[in-house]
Amino acid sequence: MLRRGWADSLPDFMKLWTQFFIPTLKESPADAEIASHKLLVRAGLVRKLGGGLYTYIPLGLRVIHKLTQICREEIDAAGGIELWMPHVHPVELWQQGPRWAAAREIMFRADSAGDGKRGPKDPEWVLGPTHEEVITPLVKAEITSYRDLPKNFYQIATKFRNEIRPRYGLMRAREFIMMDAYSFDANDDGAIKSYLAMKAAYESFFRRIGAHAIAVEADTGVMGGSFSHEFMVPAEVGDDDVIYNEESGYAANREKATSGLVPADLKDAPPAGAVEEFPTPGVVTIAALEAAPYSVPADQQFKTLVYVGDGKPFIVILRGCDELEEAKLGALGFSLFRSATLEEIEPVLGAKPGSLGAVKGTIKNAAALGGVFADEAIRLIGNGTTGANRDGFHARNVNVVRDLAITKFGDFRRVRPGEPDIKSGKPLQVRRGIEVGHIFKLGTKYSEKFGATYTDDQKQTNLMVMGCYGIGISRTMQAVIEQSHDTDGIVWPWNCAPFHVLICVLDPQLPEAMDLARKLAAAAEKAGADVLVDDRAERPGVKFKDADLIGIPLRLTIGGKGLKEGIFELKWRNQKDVAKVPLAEAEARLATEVARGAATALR
RNA sequence: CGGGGUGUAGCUUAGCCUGGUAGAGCGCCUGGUUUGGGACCAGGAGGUCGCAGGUUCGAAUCCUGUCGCCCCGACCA
Repeated sequence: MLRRGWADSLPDFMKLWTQFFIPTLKESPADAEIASHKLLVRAGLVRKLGGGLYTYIPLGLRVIHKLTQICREEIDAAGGIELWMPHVHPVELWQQGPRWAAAREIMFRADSAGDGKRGPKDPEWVLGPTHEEVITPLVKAEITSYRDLPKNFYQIATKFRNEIRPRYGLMRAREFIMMDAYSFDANDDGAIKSYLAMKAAYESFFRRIGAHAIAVEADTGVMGGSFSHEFMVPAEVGDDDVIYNEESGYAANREKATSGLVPADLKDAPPAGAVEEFPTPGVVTIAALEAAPYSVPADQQFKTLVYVGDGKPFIVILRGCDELEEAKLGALGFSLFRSATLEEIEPVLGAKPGSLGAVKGTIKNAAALGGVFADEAIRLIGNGTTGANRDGFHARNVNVVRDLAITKFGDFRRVRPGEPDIKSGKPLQVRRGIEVGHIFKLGTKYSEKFGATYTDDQKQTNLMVMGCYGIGISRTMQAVIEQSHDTDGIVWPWNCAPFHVLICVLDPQLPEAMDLARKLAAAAEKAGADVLVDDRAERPGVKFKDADLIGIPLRLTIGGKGLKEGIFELKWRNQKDVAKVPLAEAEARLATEVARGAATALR
């Protein structure tokens, strides 16, 4: 049974191309770089208003409606309750929330425009980039008893983010369509259940729309929270690196990925001798210290980086051969952090970058530090070389346990492909992906800030445990195109295609041709398909090219010759062969083919 | 915000270096011939060359500023 919940917004009969609006282009727009972006425009799905701002013209809107409806069905099935929140938010809500400092950087203000009547003043309204700050106060006000939990509210609506750099059409836009859901549970177990229910709903959503999306472990970023998965569509043009191992099933965003590089049972090396300073004039890079006459391998060097977290400098120590994965610093709990400037480093460490170290007693103003955080992998060094906090000097025989004043060990390095998987020991691989969905177990971060509590059956007041969930609907549309196209155009999966069936009428001026088109359309519709009829007075070549470009899964062709022979042609967009179908068999055949199309979506 | 690029008709663009008439293809309009994979012929409409200053007898072209857009970096669905 084909679901047609959106039928109230679309008339339940075939559309004529000439009475619709599908402006296709032969040439790609100059500002489109990647295939899916070019096809979005060429196939008449979107038009650009400005950077990261797009109009969904009718064909594109139909795809959005289909994705929206399938998403709605799956989230409903998982227990979601749909609502609709304002897009304009009082800024005070955000100021009260836990992430104003970080979030404000991507938020649009919604003041009076230009010389509007209020004139320039501090922002009072902002456009919503996401809605934790709106839903949490609502739930706080409305839900006070354990009897009313759990609840999972969602909406499918526009989001506004002032991305510093919009990119690739809908891929990273300033205004985009997102399904955002927020779960509220009485306790952690419940929150995990809600989380897993949503994870399952996401999996069915992406399966139903015909997108190959994989769930990978992810960083929690500015959202905060305890754990999180991203749904990634593998694609070269994606913004993210996924580290994975096929056999073990491990998959994580590179920002979050760990490896089994450091054995769990690694013994710390005993000191090899006294710490010894030695002159290294002009040596300010790992590479220079690797070279003669010093010849210290990078994996025997300590790399000392200085960051500033919430106004206070802190140190991160890595192996010389490793790169910092900056996102992992998020685990340290600072609400805002950045790398330190030269001016900030010298007064605290006593030297310039290139000669920095964290050996006890060499730090000029250790009291000013917010901590010394070391990557686990430095334990592999045991005894190594680091900067002496004296310009032009390094120190050797530095022992990790004896000599470094480490506040806390952690995982801060960027994993490289080829390292052993933490589960199986097999080498990790890397591939690019487009993030189309993200789920977070938030914990009580927002409920604490907004006082979202409930009373349990012991009359105790408890914080609600939250989760939040997003699917980039508009981005998903583009990701599907990126994943499913060929040199001729889009190859829509059945369930997100703007129409299921395209009837190409090669001689629309012949009344019998249009009569047959109506008959076939009726039969296809009866079978549950959406039908578009190309009744344009164009040459066949133009129609076929456009048909391939807009990528409707099933194409029926009515031509003058076939009309005489009493047949029409049937061709799938993703297959080469053309079937000639006698008119007498039309209804039965279409029922079969439409059912087949609908079934591909559920594979 | 840093780096690189770019802005000429609805779209794709030539011309810019070396200043002097803005040109093509697609699309659009009219007429005709065509009609199974982006037809052809004839005619036609459509451009403040992003914007503002400057240099010059003269600026699409050179200079300055500014704005938009695209790509690379940090960020995100």
